[in-house]
Amino acid sequence: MEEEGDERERENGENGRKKGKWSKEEDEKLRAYVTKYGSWNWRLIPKFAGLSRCGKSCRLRWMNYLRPDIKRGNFQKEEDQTILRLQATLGNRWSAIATYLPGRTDNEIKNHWHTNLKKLLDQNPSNTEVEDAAASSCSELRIREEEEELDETLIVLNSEMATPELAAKHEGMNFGETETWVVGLNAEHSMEVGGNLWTDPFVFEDPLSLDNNPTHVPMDLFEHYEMFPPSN
DNA sequence: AATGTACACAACCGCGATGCG
DNA sequence: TCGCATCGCGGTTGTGTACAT
Repeated sequence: MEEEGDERERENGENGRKKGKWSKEEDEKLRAYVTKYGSWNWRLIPKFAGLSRCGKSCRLRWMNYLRPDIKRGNFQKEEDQTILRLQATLGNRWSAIATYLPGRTDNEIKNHWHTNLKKLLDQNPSNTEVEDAAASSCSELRIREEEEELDETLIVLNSEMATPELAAKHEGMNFGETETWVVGLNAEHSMEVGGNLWTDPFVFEDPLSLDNNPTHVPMDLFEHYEMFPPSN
């Protein structure tokens, strides 16, 4: 397992692999390499990028600091509210929470939670606003989570999943037209989505918007449930 | 000015999930 | 099917900085 890989990395660490703070030079090397060639193999990237770091460290540095789309600066009140609500609903699934906060990393959110929000909640455990919001978002989140458990071919929630490769993987399945891929969205919703299905992010519905309205859940979703019930 | 404390953030570590030969 | 390599996640620790005493 990875234990062995990690162990090797640790041994290598004793063998000259650098640990600790990243220097500007290291950042630039990693940024330049990943920007140019992508993150095709984190284990080999430090070697090709000329870094004396383990792949894990490089990945972490890129994901949490160097990525160009990372938003820096203080958390806005709306972001705090979102985190509080999602944490109440999802628990400590920081990566899942991060998907609702573009530009924020799971590590950043986790740190913010532990240093600020958790205390806030501890001081005011009967935070009705948080509880109410969590309760109202719970049902829609459940729908989203259950949908995600369904066959991936039917649930296209983001651009990473919506790839031609995925399509090819399931081409033998008789789903027919493209719109079937998007959670049974009908033509109307497909029009709303618009853009390039394979490259543009697909925003389902924001289940946690402040003016949260359960009626925003596309009714097609329920049609989809009848056709493809969760296989539990 | 020196020291202690709290806070914020970066980085590490271990483990489970996943992909692949 | 199995075993290995790699990835991704969450918990935890380390470190620098700001502020209080």
